[in-house]
Amino acid sequence: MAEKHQICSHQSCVSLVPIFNHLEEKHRKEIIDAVQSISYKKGDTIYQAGDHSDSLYIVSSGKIRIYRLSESGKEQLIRILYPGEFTGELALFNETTQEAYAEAMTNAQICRIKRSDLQNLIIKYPSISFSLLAEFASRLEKSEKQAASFATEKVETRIALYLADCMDLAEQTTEFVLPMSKKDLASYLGTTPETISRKLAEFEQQGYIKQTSARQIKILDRNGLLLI
Amino acid sequence: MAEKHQICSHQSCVSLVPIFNHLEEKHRKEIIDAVQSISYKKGDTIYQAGDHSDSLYIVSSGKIRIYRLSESGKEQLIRILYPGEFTGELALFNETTQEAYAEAMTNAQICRIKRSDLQNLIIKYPSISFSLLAEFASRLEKSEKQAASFATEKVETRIALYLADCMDLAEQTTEFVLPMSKKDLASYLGTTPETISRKLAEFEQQGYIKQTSARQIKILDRNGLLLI
DNA sequence: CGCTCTGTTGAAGAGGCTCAATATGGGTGG
DNA sequence: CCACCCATATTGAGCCTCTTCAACAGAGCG
Repeated sequence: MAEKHQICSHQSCVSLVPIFNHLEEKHRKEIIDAVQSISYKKGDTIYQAGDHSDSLYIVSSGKIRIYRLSESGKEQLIRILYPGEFTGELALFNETTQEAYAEAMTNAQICRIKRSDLQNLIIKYPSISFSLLAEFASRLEKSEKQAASFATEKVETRIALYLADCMDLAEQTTEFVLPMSKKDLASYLGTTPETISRKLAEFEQQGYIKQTSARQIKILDRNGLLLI
Repeated sequence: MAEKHQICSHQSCVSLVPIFNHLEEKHRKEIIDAVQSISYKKGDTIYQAGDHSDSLYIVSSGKIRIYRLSESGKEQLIRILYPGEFTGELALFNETTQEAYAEAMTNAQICRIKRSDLQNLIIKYPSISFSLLAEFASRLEKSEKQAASFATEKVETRIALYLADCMDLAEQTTEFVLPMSKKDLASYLGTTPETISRKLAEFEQQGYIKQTSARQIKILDRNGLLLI
């Protein structure tokens, strides 16, 4: 898979990513040496279920889709990675194979660190493990929250909560652009594109939101939304 | 909260728990010194949402329920901890407060390590961080899988998958005892006790399982179950 | 022995999914 | 730069699964 992609040495991701950027300049050099930079084209697969990918992948530029396939073959979008975020951690510390899929949503530049190199770095610079643990903890938190929300909230509520979250991320404004297609959003929220369309239309009609353009949404009544 | 519980020095949990038991005997001593053992009575709260509990809790004996409350006040059971398992990790490496609740399902003995002590241990024995990372990775894996299953499978399928998992855990036999009440199971699987009752009755009628007694189930046709 | 919590069963209704038809729009090639 | 095309999005109708509410049975505990 990787063979067909251009490989070049690349350093920006090391300074970019929170798990390394607390290190001093001179130590970063060492990490940069361990890192390999790879280009992917839109639609390329970075890893897939069953792979023994024993590397950590750090996004340098572009957007990466992480998803799973359920027993019944349906796709669930786990998350979208932006520059500075990483993936591949599960197969790194477990002895299992990948269970998820990673796919480039746009052309992307990815930095890769091999398991053994990362382990050596951790032993040498234990502070890296704190960053990693913090990142894991926060992801676990998010994932459990997401699971709890699937388990206890109805679709309508999950959509409303999601919109409120988006607004909170877009600082200083009540207007934002959905970061993905409604098809992907449906997969992320565990519903269908049809339901998303309908619910957004309902919210608009009830005066909670305004759909400015295709993917742009303005929140008119955040509190109202959350009471749904 | 902890004041009313008996506190005594206790060492069994350190040998018990995978994150420490790979250390040599002489180093374990040091950990035991950092550990505090606390008794809880059935129903006691160990921590709850909003707490700044900056400790790791390791179950020495007993069973602990970890659950969350959703926006709408419904409870979702995240998992049940058995001896050797730990919790509290999220608030440990994050700067956030607890979002979950931990409650003793039975009388229980819990070992507690304070954040700062754990951090010192990690720096001194970096191999602890690998165990922790492995544990985090496997929990994250499970949680994402659970979320994906909520998002994509219908209730019937989730119940069937759960039964198959239980059977796989009960080695050498197709018969097992449900580890929790059906009420809790419903909360864990994101459904209602009524639905669990009905689906189990259906499965039994279709010849996939046999309900031996109150919480005992025998799987007759695992493959059939998984095809539902 | 009675009380309470858990589990079962029935009936009704709602919420969301599926399928299908139609609209829209971004991207591509001419 | 325009036209076309395919993926994405919308809208409607019917249906199915699951939840809800209620009534009752059973088990565990004081």
